[in-house]
Formats: sequence, C-alpha cells, structure tokens
Amino acid sequence: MMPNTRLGKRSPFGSLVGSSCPEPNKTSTTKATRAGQQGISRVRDHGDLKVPAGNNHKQKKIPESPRILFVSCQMKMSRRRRPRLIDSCLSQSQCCLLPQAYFQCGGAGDSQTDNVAQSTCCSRSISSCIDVPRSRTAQQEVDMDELMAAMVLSSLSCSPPPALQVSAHKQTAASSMDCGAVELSDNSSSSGYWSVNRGPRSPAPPSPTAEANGRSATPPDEGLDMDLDQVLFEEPAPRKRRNSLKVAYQCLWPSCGKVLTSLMGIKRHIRMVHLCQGGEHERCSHSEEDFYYSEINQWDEPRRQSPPSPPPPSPSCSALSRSAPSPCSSLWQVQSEHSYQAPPPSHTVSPAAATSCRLTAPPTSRQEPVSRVRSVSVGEQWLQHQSAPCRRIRSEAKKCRKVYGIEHRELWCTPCRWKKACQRFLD
DNA sequence: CTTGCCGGGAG
DNA sequence: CTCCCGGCAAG
Repeated sequence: MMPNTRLGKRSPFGSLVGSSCPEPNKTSTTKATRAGQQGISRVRDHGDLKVPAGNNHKQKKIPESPRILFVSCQMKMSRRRRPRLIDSCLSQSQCCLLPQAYFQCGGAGDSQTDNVAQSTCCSRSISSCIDVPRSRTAQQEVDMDELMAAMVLSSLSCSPPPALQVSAHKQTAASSMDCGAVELSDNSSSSGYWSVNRGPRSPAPPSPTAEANGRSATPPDEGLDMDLDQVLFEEPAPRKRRNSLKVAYQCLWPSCGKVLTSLMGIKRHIRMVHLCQGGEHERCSHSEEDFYYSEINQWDEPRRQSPPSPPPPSPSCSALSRSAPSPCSSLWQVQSEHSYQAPPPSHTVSPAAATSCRLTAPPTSRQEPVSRVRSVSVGEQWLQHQSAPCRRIRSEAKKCRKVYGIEHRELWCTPCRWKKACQRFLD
C-alpha cells in the first residue's frame, strides 16, 4: 500500500492526495474515527498538502491557481473576520511572518514610524500601515505565497479605521498618490491590482474643496450596475484589454456603493468620506483605501439598465456581504480560475473542461467577459472552496452501471462489479 | 433517493 | 489474489 498517501475515500482530489493523518491502527479503526479523520484531514490537507514528490503515479500536483486567484482577488476582510491567530499576531506587535516589503504589522501604530515608513517606502521599519514597495521593477515572478499572505494580512490590517486629520491626510494622500501611481503603472500581477491603463500622475490633484465635495460632485452618469450574473473573473491582462472597456470603481464601504470612474476619485472618496473623518491619523494610512473599493470593468455595450445612483444598501449587510457576488457568480469566478474545478454549464468554457478535475489543461481563454469585479468576497469564497475540497465530480462519463445497467452486471468491468472505481469509462 | 467508490473483509 | 459489501459523500 502507500501509507500516508491516501486521504481516505473520496478524497478531495479523488483519492489522490496524501493524508497527513497517521494511520493509527487499521484494524481497530472504527467508522466513526474514519469518518472523523476524513473530515479533519480534508480541511487540513488543503492547508498543508502532503504530496510526495512524484513517487506515485496517482498523485496529482496541486495547482497553484487558488493562490493566484486569492491574490488577484485581493481579498478584503473585515476585522471581524480576522482569524484569531492573526489577531493575536497583530495584537502582540509581532512582525508577521511575511516579507516585510509587502506587509508589516506593528502594534502601536506610531505615526512617526509611519512617516518614516512612508518616506522610505521600501524600508523595513515597523509600521502600522501597509508597506507597499515603491517600485518593483520586473518582479513578475513574485512569490505567490508571499503575495497571498501579504494580501491576506494587509487586508486584515486595514480594518475600517475611524479617521484622520485633514492636514495629516494631505501629506498621506500625496504619498499615497505617488505610490499608487507607481503601482498602477507597474505590472498588475504583482500586486493584485488590475492596472488601469492610465498614465501615472495624469491628473493634477484637485483642490481640497473639490475633494471635500467629491461625494456630491461625482458625475452621476458613471453609475454602473454590477451585473453579477455576468461577472467573469480573470487574471489581470491589461494589455489585452480592449478600448471599449470601461473601468469604474465602486466603493465597498457599507451603505455607500458609490461608483466612480477615476481611480483617484474613488480613492479620494474613500479616504475623505470614510477613512479620514475623525481623528486617528495613524489608522488612515495611505493605500488603505485600496481595500474599500472594487474595480468594475464593463465592456462598452449598451446594456446599462439601472439608474446611476448607487443601489440602496441593505442596512443589515456589511460591505463584505454587500459586495459579495451571488453564490453562482462567485462560484464561477473561482471556478474560472481553477481548471481543476468544473465550470457551470452556462458559461463559455467548453464542456470538455468540465471534467478537468483531472488537471489536464489550463482554463481556456475566455474572450467575452462583460464585466469584472474585484471584490472582497471572492477571497472568502475561495476560503470556502478551500474548505470544500475539490471533489471528484460526478462526471458525465459513462460508467458500467449506467451503460449496462444493473441487470447486466456481468458486463461491467471488474472494478465496477467490485464497487471500485470504474476503469472502463475513465473520465 | 441514487451513484461512485474507498476501505476492508472473506475466501 | 479475487470477490464482495458496508458505508460515506455528493448530487
């Protein structure tokens, strides 16, 4: 046999994933313990997948795409949802086990330190803000682990802050614009951004009064409806973006939902309206507003239906849940990222890819995205998917039972007769 | 409920 | 080894 390599029956990867559970005593293993071990190990095995390096032909390589998705989704999590572990990490002022260039979590939130961090921007000083590298030239091969972790923890550190003083804010805003511009012009894949094809620093910063009036002075015709049924999620591909693509940014703040077409506008809106309303300067770090808007891309089609005003938010919904796509669409978003998960039948991926739990080919390029939404909830969806393992989908493939029927059991292949995995109609 | 199939036992 | 089946999990 292959000890410690089987997850148990119906393992998430079709019995192809190793189990981290030691096999205590085969003969004395009761059903209950077996079942319990399965349940536990499934969840856990996604965390620490133990896939022996190619010593078993049945082993499948676990794709990296979930992480990529995770990064690209730029998961945003409210403090409420912060895992306790990370919470304790934050509370203890411990530097998280992350590349500090991406994220540092300091406990005190010293404003002086913040300033230092902003000025050096790539320094390794402890800061309560997210330390976004000012320039990462040609780092397209950024470690996805680091990115993922950075995204998670940076999002966690950016819980809704109360406010910031205006004077301090301007300084922060300036540097924020600076870094933001660099980041936008940077490769989008490195930061989870979808870079908007805008020249860096193109618009001059508007006057503070204009900023203050930004909420009401927003052109109302920029309201875009997030047609979540048609939301497709892709990896950033800015170069392929067509000219007809409209980009808008929706504020994810609870009870807001404002949509602006300008990145700076939405940042300014978030910063001014939501982040920096009271005091507490240190909570309002630059780049924090990145986590409170979501980019909406819409192809230039005459499909606008709704009035431009933002939809009335449901009072019971948080920003996360409000921005959450419907289960269907988010599922599709996730699935579209993972070739090993079957797409829903109504989308453009060919049905052949539906059985891609076997990890055959990467997902086909989908050429008809109508709109895209970077939203908080995709990360959560990803987490849910992580805990709901990639199971062996009941495929369309015929099985002996289906083909011949129970009455012709003698025609079945032997494994089918033995209630094993069918080997005649492999899918 | 059905279906696929893993784990395990009997011979 | 073959053969069979309990039982789990997904649909």
